Amino acid sequence: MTSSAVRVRVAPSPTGDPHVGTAYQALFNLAFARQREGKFILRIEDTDRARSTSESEHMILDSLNWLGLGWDEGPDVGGPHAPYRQSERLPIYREHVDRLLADGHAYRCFCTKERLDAMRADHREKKEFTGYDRKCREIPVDESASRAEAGEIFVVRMKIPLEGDCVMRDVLRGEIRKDWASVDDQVILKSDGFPTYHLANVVDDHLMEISHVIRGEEWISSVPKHLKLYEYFGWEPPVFCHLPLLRNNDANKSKLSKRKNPTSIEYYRRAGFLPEALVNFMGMIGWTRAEGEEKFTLEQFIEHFDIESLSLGGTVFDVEKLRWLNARYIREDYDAASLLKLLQGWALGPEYLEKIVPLAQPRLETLSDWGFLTAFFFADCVPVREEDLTLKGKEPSDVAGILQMSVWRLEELASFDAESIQGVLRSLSEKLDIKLRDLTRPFYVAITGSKASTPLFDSMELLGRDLVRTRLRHAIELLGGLSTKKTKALEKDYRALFTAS
RNA sequence: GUCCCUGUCGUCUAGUGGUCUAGGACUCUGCCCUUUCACGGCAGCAACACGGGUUCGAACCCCGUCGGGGAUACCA
Repeated sequence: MTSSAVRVRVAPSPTGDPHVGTAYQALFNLAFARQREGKFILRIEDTDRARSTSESEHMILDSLNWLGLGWDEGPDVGGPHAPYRQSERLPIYREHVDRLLADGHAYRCFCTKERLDAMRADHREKKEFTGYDRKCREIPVDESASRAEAGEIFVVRMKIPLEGDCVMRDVLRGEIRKDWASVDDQVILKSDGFPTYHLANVVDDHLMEISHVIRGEEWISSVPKHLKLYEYFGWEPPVFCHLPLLRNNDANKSKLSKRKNPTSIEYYRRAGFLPEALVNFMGMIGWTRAEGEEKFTLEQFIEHFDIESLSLGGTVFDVEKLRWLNARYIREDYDAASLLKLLQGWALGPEYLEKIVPLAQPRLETLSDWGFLTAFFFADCVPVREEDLTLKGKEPSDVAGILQMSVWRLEELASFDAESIQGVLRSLSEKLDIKLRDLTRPFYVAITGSKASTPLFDSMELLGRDLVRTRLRHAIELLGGLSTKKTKALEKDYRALFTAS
């Protein structure tokens, strides 16, 4: 393999729903690779043991495939640099950390969390750089080794130069300069023996012969650390290109978050968006065709776009415009027969209907009751009347608070099944001392749009986490919403109620 | 707080010193088409963050201010 071969990757971490930001980065990496006859690689960065799940990994692969953003090498298809899942590469990282340790480029740190917290608080108060004070950097090598030998818990940190400038280059921004004094002695190996992102990422990018690192802008400030690691290992660093972050459509355009917007690719799928429209929409961000036509295929995008001409301003993920584009695809690219097939593949096929039928059957006086009874299974948001969103003895703002707590609680569920959902509402009813039957009423209304409907927990499971979240949030807004202040107070109550258990 | 990135209509963008009294698209408004709605057609509202330079000339180059974002974790 020649060193000029283009190899790029998208490296999601499987810690939640498949995020549209991942798809956005996958799209640009894929297009770049195709333009230069290179390879596009999918690597799973599951070094966060507490948060990574295989369900999440599964959903990410599935979602990207649904969008048509397939990869040449990855955990499912293999490749010359397997394994493509970081949790299966632990010995590799260990070996590289040992090398840095041996070369004096890294050191063991025995500081406790308490000490680090106190130190940061102190530095912050003095308005100084809040990085690690490098106390353990001075520990003699043999003492460090023997303490580790004796079983003392430690992490490994990389040494960052104490002075001078780091000069880095970004394809879109040109030269960026950063003072080494503003860079922390980054932890590269955690006390559980897992590497952090920084180490694993650099080692894998090198071993997998990645030529261009195209990733989100949130990584710019870590580039100096990465550059230093390449230098310590004696490796040639890749070309860096940081894509602007997707933003919320709120007043200050904060980074796209699921608290304010649906961010899960699964949501868009369930809400009836077409993969080609979503891909087109993401491509439209930062790039327009010369002729001004905004509708284009992935192939056209690959053929014409130029990564260097990307616009750098934060980009709002404007669902309104996505809807318009999606409508054009439905109108222009399908005839009645193919649209019917599309609908069947979406939610009107036996797979989904088979699950709904048993829930509906006991509530059907005539077959024609089906339409209104089950309509909410096929909708994005449902029409809700505020006066129905009531809970005995509670003010609307209290109801909003309860719904919000449930959103948080449901968010934490590893598996979104009826039994777990019931568990959430049951514990909520116990802790708040509200009868479950009363508590569920506003949930019925928010989720199904009606006080009388199919069983709540099963219905929520079938709808899935994304649609449920969207509808609960919609109901909260209808009840007047929650101010930042109220949310804070609520978070406190929430922690008091649930962390003890 | 500290460091880094960024700044054209509400939003996505075109624009790389004169062709800009700034173009397109979404949204919104009005009109036309139409059995309703939608689609389609036409029209309209609406932006170069601000202040200094450089230049004959600046949305475009430089400096400062302000705004926004990100990082600041044994998360990625």
